Amino acid sequence: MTSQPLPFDPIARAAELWEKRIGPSTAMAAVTSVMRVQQIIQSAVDAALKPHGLTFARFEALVLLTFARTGSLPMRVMGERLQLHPTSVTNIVDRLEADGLVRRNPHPTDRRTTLVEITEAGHARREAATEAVTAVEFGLRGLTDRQTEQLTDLLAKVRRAVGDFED
Amino acid sequence: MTSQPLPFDPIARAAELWEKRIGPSTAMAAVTSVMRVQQIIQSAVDAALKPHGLTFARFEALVLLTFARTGSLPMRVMGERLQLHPTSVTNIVDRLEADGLVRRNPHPTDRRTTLVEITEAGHARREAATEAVTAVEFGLRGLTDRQTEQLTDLLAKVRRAVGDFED
DNA sequence: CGCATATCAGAATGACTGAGATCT
DNA sequence: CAGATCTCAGTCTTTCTGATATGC
Repeated sequence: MTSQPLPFDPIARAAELWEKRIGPSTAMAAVTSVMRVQQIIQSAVDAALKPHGLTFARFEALVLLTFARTGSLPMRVMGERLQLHPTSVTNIVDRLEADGLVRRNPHPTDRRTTLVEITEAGHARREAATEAVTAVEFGLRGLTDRQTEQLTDLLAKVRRAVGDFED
Repeated sequence: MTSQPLPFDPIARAAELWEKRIGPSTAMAAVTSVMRVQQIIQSAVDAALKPHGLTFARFEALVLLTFARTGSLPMRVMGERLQLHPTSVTNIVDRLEADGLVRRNPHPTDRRTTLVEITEAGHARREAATEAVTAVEFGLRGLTDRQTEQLTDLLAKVRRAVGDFED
């Protein structure tokens, strides 16, 4: 990652040129911005989680299980909530299980499905990791609380428009 | 990718639970939203570009070269502008070059640096690809132009705070 | 010599496809 | 038997870490 700060906003500059030579730049600028900020957040969060042996994806899985009433969920449900490919769920759970943070249990009635349960160690790890990402504000800086909420709201509109959920 | 629409906003629900059991959820909700929307955009844009043999990263590289006065830039500069690791630049340029969309030229005075120049085929491909991504609104839907600009502005605050550029 | 530029080899991640086992 | 759930093997991409060659 090259990380010299540029003396100008590269996205704003590209938008100007785009407008001048190609067409309306509104969508292009927003999309590029989302991509870039995702990149910033991803690396900030992953750096904060690395000492805890987690990636953001694995951290999200732990949080999801923490919120489940019984502390366990079917693999399929995890994939739905986290928007992950089934094989990716397998992969993530494999790694968490290897670290002793979750456990695979048989489903009591449907023997096709596997329940994933967070362990005591998983709870502890999740808590320590939470402190770490909170300490770096999840990599999200430069916004007031009000603006952060605005951001979430705007992005929710996109998610809804694209059929992520129906409210 | 599992893609049944959920009957509720999973991020909003997670935020509620987070608030109740862990702490302030503002940053967490925004970060998760950025991650998810990036994913949405990425796959929409990549799908639109696939018939043209481009990924978003390669498309961005072509656009950058289109905007360069002489139609060519040093590898290092491309890395700076696109925020890419030097080896990623090598990789992207390799692929574009294999497709005949760019050409590597020696720098006239500094023999360490390689200039990347967009070819005629590159220009044509960039134009066709631009139409494709424009047709799908870059995967960004559900926002008015005004809201799209708001989004760009909020994200610019983050990028500036994190030292992406100095204005 | 110290630094910059680009490339290469190797490792890790994550995601996808296709196939198969098991079960409803 | 059709469809659901999970896993496995293999492939592809991207990105990062050194290490290296070359030139300033």
